[in-house]
Amino acid sequence: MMERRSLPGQFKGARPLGVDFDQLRHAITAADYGSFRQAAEVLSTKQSTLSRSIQLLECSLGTSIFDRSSGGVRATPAGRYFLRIARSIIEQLCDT
Amino acid sequence: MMERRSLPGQFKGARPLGVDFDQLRHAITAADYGSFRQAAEVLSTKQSTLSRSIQLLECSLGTSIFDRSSGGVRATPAGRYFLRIARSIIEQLCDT
DNA sequence: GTTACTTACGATAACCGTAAGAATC
DNA sequence: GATTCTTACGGTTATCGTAAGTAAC
Repeated sequence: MMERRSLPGQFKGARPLGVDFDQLRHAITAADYGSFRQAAEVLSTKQSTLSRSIQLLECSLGTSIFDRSSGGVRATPAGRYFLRIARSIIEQLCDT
Repeated sequence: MMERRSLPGQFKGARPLGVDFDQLRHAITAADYGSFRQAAEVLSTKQSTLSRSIQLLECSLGTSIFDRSSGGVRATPAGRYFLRIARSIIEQLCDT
C-alpha cells in the first residue's frame, strides 16, 4: 500500500487560529474507522468538511496525523501519540 | 458586595454549537484575575469578546460559571468544578 | 464622576455543502 | 470502471471590534 502524500499541501486557504474539540472528535473517529468517509458519515458531516478539519488540525500541530491511501487512512506515530491525548481530553469534557 | 445577575440573560443571539478551547482559556484567565477586563487584556482580546465567550460557555454548560459584581467576577461552586477540568484539559493540550 | 460587565450593530472572516479533481486499485 | 481523499467556489453563518448601555460605587 503506497502513500499518496506525506503532508497534504500545507493548506492553501485561511490560517487556522487554534485547535477545537470538533477537530479532536473528527480525528478520533477517523482513526477508529480508518476512513474519513465513514467517520464523516458517523458524525453526520461531509467528507470534505472532515478532510479540511483534519488538515487544519495537522497544520496547527505542524505534523501529519494520518497517512492517506486509496484504501483509507492510518495514524502516523505522531498521530497515535496525539490521539491518546485527544481521547483523554474528550473523555474529560464529556464527564462535565 | 451584591450580585447583579445569577444567569446572564440566557443569551439572546444564536445558540452555541459546542465548547471550544478559547472559551476554556478565557474562563481560566478570568478566574485567575477575578476580572473579565484584565483577562481580556492579558489574552490580547476585547472585553466584549471575552464576556460573550464566557456567556456562550455558560449557555453550553447550562450553568453559570461566574458571579458578576461591579468589583469583578468570582467563580461559582459549579464554576470551580468546571475550571478544574478546564485547566487539566488545557494542560494536556499544551503538552502536545 | 469612575469602573465594572453587557449588548447592538456592522464588517470581516470562517465555515460548510456541492461538485469537480486527482490518485489508487 | 470503482473507491478514496482533496480542492475550488459560493452562500450562509459565526466572530470580533466599536461604541453605546446598565449597574454599582
